[in-house]
Amino acid sequence: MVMNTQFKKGVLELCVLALLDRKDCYGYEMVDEISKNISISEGTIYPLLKRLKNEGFVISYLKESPDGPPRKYYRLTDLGKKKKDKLVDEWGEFSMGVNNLLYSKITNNLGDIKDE
Amino acid sequence: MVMNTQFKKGVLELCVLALLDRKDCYGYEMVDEISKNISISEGTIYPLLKRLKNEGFVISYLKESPDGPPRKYYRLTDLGKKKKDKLVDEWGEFSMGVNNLLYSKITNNLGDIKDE
DNA sequence: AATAGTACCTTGCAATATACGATACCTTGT
DNA sequence: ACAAGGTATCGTATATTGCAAGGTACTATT
Repeated sequence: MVMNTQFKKGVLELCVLALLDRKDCYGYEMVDEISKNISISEGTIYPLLKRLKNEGFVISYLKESPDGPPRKYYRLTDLGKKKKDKLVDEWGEFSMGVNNLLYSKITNNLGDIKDE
Repeated sequence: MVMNTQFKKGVLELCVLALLDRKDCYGYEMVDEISKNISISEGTIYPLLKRLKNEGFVISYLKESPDGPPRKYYRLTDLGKKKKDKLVDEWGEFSMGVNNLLYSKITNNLGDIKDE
C-alpha cells in the first residue's frame, strides 16, 4: 500500500498500543495486522517496540512458534494502557481539527469590515 | 494548545494547501487560522511555505499592510490544487485506516484453530 | 543442499516540526 | 528621541521517526 509517510509519524505508536490493548502480539504479526489498514514495515516496528519497552509501555515474553524461530510477544502495561488512552484522545482531537480545516466553512474575521 | 508533535508531520502541508484553496493568505495569518484547530508555530510555517513555493505548489506576491511590514501573500497554483486534492484523498484513507484499527472489531485469523 | 517462509534485529538515511534567533516595520508612551 | 511591543518575515540547528537494506536464525519443502 502506497501511503504518505509523514502522516504516520507518531500514529503508528498509537496503532501498536491499540492493537496490544486487544491482545498480546508479536512483531511480525503486528505488521500483518496493521498493514490491513495502513502500511508499515518491519524496519519500523522493531525499533518502535524496543522504544515502547524502554519507556515501560509494554513488556515482552518469548513463546515457541510451530513454524519458525521463537516469537517475542508484547503485552501492554498499566502505563501503556494510560498512554494508549491519552493518544486515542489526542488523535480524536487532532483528526477532528484537521477535518474542520478541510471541510468547514472558513471562519473569516472580517465581519466588522464593511463594504464601502 | 498542547498537541502531539508527531501527528502533525505532513498534515500541516495539507492544512496550508486547503487554506489557500479558499483564499490567498500570508504566513502570519495562516498561523492564526490553523491555530484555531491545531497548534502551529511561525518557525514551522515559513520553511514550509518556502518548500511549497520551490515545489511549484504556490506562488507569492507582496502587498502592503495597514500596520506593519509588507505581507507576502501566497496563492495556490494549478499544481498546488492537484496536490491538495491528492493529499485530501490520502488523508481520508489514512484517518479511516487508523480509526478502523482503533475502533473496529479485530480481524483475528484464528478461526480455523479449534479449542482442544 | 538449496530454497522459501517465518521471525527477529540493526544501521543509516530522509523528512519535517519546532526552538531559537535575527531582521525590519509601525505605533504608542515617555 | 528613545524604548517597548505588536506585526511580519526568514534561517539554522536539533530531535523524532518511518523505512529501506541488510543480517541472523529456525523450520519445512523441494
